[in-house]
Amino acid sequence: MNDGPDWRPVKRVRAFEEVVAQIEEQISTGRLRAGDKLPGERALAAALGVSRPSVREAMRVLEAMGVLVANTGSGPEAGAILAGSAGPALTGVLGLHLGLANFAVDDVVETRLLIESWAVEAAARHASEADLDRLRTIVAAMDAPDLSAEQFNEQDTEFHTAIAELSGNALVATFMRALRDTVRRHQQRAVAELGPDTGALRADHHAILAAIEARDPAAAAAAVVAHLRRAYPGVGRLA
Amino acid sequence: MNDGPDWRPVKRVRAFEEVVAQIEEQISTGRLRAGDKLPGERALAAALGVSRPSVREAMRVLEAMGVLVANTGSGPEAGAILAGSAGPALTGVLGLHLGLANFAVDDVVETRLLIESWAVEAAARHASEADLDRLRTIVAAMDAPDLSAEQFNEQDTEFHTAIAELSGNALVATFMRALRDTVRRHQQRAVAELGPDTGALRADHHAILAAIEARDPAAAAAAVVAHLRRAYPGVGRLA
DNA sequence: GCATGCGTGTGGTCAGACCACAGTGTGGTC
DNA sequence: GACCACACTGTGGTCTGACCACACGCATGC
Repeated sequence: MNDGPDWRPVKRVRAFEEVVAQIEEQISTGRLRAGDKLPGERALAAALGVSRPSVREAMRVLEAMGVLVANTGSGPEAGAILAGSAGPALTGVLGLHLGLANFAVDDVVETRLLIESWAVEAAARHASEADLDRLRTIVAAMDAPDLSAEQFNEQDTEFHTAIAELSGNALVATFMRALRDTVRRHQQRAVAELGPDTGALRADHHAILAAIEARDPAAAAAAVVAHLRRAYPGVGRLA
Repeated sequence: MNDGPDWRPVKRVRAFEEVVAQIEEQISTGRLRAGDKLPGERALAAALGVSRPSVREAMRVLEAMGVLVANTGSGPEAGAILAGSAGPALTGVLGLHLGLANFAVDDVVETRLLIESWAVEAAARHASEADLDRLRTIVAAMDAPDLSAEQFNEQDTEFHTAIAELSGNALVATFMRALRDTVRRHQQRAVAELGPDTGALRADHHAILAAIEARDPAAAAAAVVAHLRRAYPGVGRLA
C-alpha cells in the first residue's frame, strides 16, 4: 500500500513570527521577565538578522497580547518593556469574536455567571476581615445619592472584580473582568444605559456582601445568580 | 476647592491603532463579517491615508487576535480574510502570561476544573443520542492498545472538547480548549510525559461517559473532578 | 482538447530616511 | 556657586519606494 511520496506543504515562516517565537522562548525559559526592557528595535533587528519592520510587526503582536508596552523618548521608561496584564488583550479578543458572531452575548453572560458564582463561593470561604472591609467600602460608595451612571458602573466593576480577586485565583479574576467589560461594551453600543433600576442592583450587592460576611457560600452564589439575572434580563439561558 | 487646570496627558494615537479601530468598527457594526475579504494592503493604505507598514502592523494585531488570516498569491483564497477562531489567540495569551508569572499553573488547572465540571453538568442534561455516540466513539478509540502518547493526548483533547461543546456554550468550549492546551504545552516543556497511568485515565473517561448517559449531572461533575485530580496530581488546590 | 508558460496581483521583506518625543548634559547667565 | 536654556542623543513612529516569492488564470502552442 505505497501511495508514493507523501508531500506535506512546507510551512511558510514569516520573519516576524520567528522574532515573536524567539522572544516567547526567552520568556518561557525565564531569561526575560516582567519589568525587563528589550533592546531597541534597531539593535534587535541587527541581532536577529531581519529588518526593522519585521521586528516592529513582532512588537505589535506581543503588544496586542498584553506582553509588552512601547514608550517613546529616552530614559528608563523608554523602549519596549515587558509588562503584564492579560486583561485588555482578552477583552479585545472576546469583543472582536463577539462581533464576528463566533459566540453569542448569552454565552458570555452565562460564562460570567458560572465563573462568578464559583468565585463568590471561594470568597465566602477565604475572605479575611481586610477583604470584607474592601467590599464594604465599595458597597457604601455605591449608595452615594448623586452617582452618575458612569461612576456607578465604575464601582460596580470594582465590586465584582474584588470578589473575583478574593477567590485567590488570578486567572479567574482576569477572566471575570474581561467578560464583564466585553458585555458592557457590547450592550452600551447596542442598547441604552443601565436598563434595570439601580436601587435593586444595589440591594443585590448588599445581599451578596452579607452572604460573604456570613461565610455562607451557597447563599452567596444564590445571591450572585439572582443579581445577574436581574442585571441581564434579556438573557434567557440564565438558569 | 479649585486645584487649577487639571490637564490630562493627551493620548498618543498611533496610525496602526487607528486602522485597527476602524476595522474593529466595521466588524461590530456588521459591515464586515466572517468570510469577508479585506482590500489589499496597498488599497487599504491609500483609502485610510496611511502607509503600507502601518496597515501591515494593524494586520498583525488582528491576526494575533485570531480575527483574520493572510494568504499570499492571487485568487479567491489570497488576501486578508476575516476568519474566526479565538482559540489559538487565547492559548497564546495565556501561555505568555503564564511564563511572565502573571498567574500560576494551579490557577489554570483550577479554572479548567470549574469550567469543565459546569460543562459536564450541562452536557448530562442536554446531550442528544447523537452527542452520546460521538463521545462513545472517542472513548472507544482511546481503548486501542497500540496508541502512542501523542495519539492518546489527541483523543483526550477530543473528548474534553466534545464535552465542552455539548454544554451548548461556544465560549466555554473555546476557553476549555485554550486552558487545556496551555497546561499541556507548559507541562510538556517542564516535566516529562503523561505521568499518570493511562489505564486509570481511560477508566475515568468511561465513568464520565456513563454519568452523562445516565443523565446524572452531579455524578458527571464528580467524575470530572476525580479525573482531573488524578491527571494533575501536583496541583494542591484541587478540592 | 490539453498542457505549458507567462502575466499580474497578492502578501512578505528590505533599506534608508525623516519626525516627534523625552531625558541628559553642557553652556551661559545671574 | 546656583540656576536656567538649549542642543545633543537615542528611543519609537512613520513614510517612501523598491524587490521578492507565490499562486492563480488566461493565452499560447502543441
